[in-house]
Amino acid sequence: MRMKDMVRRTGVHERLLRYYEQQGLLAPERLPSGYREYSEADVETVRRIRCLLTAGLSTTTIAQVLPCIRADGERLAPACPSLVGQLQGERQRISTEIEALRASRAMLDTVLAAAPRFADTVNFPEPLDDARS
DNA sequence: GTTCTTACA
DNA sequence: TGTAAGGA
Repeated sequence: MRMKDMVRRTGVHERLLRYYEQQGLLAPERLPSGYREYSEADVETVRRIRCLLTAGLSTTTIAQVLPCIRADGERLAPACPSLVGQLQGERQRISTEIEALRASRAMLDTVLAAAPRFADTVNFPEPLDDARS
């Protein structure tokens, strides 16, 4: 499929798809015209990329990981032991972040429980059109 | 009409 | 990131 369909399938902007490719995360075929030709596997790859980026992994790390799970997506290819250590580190970092998020949620829960129905009694100003970031 | 690269602010 | 130029 070409760029337009790939954007539709993944929900990822055209420019970002090119960026992923630039970072070595994607390698779509090229038509004689120079147009990119994406495969179904590429759609899945983008899904993984988004997942890992959200989790805070760098594009360089992801570029190392992707080729190792490209086969069935279930396990690490008989590749690099250095990668295992790296990924265990990432996993640990994610666990720490999860705990921080839990604490944040708990804090908000506490505050919200102590201030019921505030939104019903307080008039918040309408956001200005040019005040959005 | 679609997509390509490059590039500037 | 938004946008534009200039090709294919």
